[in-house]
Amino acid sequence: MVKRVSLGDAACPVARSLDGIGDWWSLLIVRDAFDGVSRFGEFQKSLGISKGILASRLHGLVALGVLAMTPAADGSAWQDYVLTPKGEALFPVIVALRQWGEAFCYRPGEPHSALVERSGGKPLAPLVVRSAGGKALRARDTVVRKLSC
Amino acid sequence: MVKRVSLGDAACPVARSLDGIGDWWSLLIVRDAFDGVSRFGEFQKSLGISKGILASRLHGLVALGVLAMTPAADGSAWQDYVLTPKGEALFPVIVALRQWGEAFCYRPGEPHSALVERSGGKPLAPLVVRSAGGKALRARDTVVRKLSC
DNA sequence: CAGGATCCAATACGATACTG
DNA sequence: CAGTATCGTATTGGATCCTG
Repeated sequence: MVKRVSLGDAACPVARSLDGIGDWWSLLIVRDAFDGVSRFGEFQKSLGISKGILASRLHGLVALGVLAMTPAADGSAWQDYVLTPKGEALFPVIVALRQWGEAFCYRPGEPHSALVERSGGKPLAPLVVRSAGGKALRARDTVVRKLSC
Repeated sequence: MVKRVSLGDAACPVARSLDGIGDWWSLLIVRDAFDGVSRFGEFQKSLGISKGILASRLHGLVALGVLAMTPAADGSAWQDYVLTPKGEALFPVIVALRQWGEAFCYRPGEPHSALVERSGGKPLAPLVVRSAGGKALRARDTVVRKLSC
């Protein structure tokens, strides 16, 4: 689905990630999945997406290994879509997008949902990029090393 | 640019982020900007993108406040596109996507570029979502609290 | 080289209708 | 409800041409 220029064989991991989940809907579906959504209709209602596109994205994410289809927990004849370990590993991506949105995409005082600790309801700490030794790093403290192995 | 359903007024910060930078190219442009790319032609060569789309995306990112246009450093009549503080704040997003791509989008042993510490060249630590108190959190340890303020 | 304008193919997406 | 199929439209994105 979607081919553009095919970043799927790129040597840059950012490009390869985006090639799989960089479309308009996939990360929102994953966000909902983290939020406990698992049924076709729930995704559709939550996202306001058309059924055709939703089915296409859901199947794409399953093919990618981000979601898995399991027999519905309620015994109905259909599927639950649940995060695989590969999908769960997208948690920092979602949190990073959320924190950036909170910080830069709302006017001061404008209400928005917040991700908080389940026990206690306290907000999370801002994500920090760190060196192997644990030191906080700014972008300029890093470099891309081409084609490592 | 692009309207779909307009997530721009959504109450979820993830949706709002994606509404601005969730298209196929914007995050790759930002990645290149972190990598030091600032000229129109450099972006074009690096991304293999058509000029029309590149111009449209560049202007979109400028309008969003992620990039800024400055008089070219080499004295030519054109612009450099450089990250603003809002753009620099996307660093954790890029790093999260990169680490996910490294972990899940390459076969073992397949070469790819790597982001390393500038001084010393050591790889970064994996991003970890933490509570306000510094405790590492898994996705299931968190909940979305609707419409906080 | 930096960019805009135009043309065209592919498709993403929504709406609707249909099936079990 | 969970999808699939079809259709119409808007948009994406590449290629080409044009300008300073």
